[in-house]
Amino acid sequence: MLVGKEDLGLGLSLGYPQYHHSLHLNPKTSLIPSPADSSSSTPSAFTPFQISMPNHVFSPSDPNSESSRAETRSFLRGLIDVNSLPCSVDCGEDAGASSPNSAVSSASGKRNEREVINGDEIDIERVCSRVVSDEEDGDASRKKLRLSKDQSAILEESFKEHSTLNPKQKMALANQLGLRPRQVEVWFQNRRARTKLKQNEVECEFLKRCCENLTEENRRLQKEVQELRALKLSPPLYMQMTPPTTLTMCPSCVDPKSHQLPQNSVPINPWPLAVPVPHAPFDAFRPPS
DNA sequence: GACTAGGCATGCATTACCTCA
DNA sequence: GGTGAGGTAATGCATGCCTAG
Repeated sequence: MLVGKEDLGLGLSLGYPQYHHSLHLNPKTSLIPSPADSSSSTPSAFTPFQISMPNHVFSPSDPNSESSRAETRSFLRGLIDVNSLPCSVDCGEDAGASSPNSAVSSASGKRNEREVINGDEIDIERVCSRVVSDEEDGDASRKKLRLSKDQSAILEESFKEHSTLNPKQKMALANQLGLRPRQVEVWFQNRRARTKLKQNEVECEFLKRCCENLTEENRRLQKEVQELRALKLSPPLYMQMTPPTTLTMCPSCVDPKSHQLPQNSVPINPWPLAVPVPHAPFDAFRPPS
């Protein structure tokens, strides 16, 4: 009954390469396909697992009594899977084909009105969901149900194929998992939200690293500017010295006959005319990579 | 063709429940 | 046993798209 961490749906996007294979920081990038995309996924490509539906029937003696609620609660907890449809009603594709989500996708007023209009399949859905909600008829408390390991795994598999479901897929999946379509829908919604959250975390981490790198780069450049300014304000020692214009030779080296400098001797200026400046001056200060 | 209302799917924020440390 | 944190199913609302009138 307990669901391990590994199957809680947060293997998440990290487990799905298609969702994080590239980290483009494009705000328009979305993991969530558009409704058009989801509708384009054909049910034929959807190959859900086949799971035998539990066939539990539970009818509390007095749905409104407190003892009955406790009875219901214990019954539900006693089930192998409390989320399995306790009724044997066929909630198959046909049941929701004409109005896939009218009864199950929302509890809003409009759609509830439609439930009444639509007749049979709506009643089926109501019957299915009432077993769970019997205990909460009196108070508005909602029962939180835990999906079984198998259910989570199958939903994950399905999510890998497509992160959104069209009505048929939803119904089929719900039918095979023994869940209400609304539950499947909610699971996918929450799953998409978790994926997005995880993706945001990854992107946030990436941006954080970018920011750190830029900060470091900025610090380095500022330091470089300071060094260059210091260099400009205090020229090197050799710039302050007067370079010798003639070479003073020792008397012994001077040809006493000619009293001339050697033919090819030139006045020696030990200071080059210009200090070679690299094309990219800042490169000289860059630390070796 | 433009407009409007209804239906539907989806996203998002939030709540409520459950489990575990 | 009580409690807070974290995970997650469920809810409510807003929005956009589509269709019929």
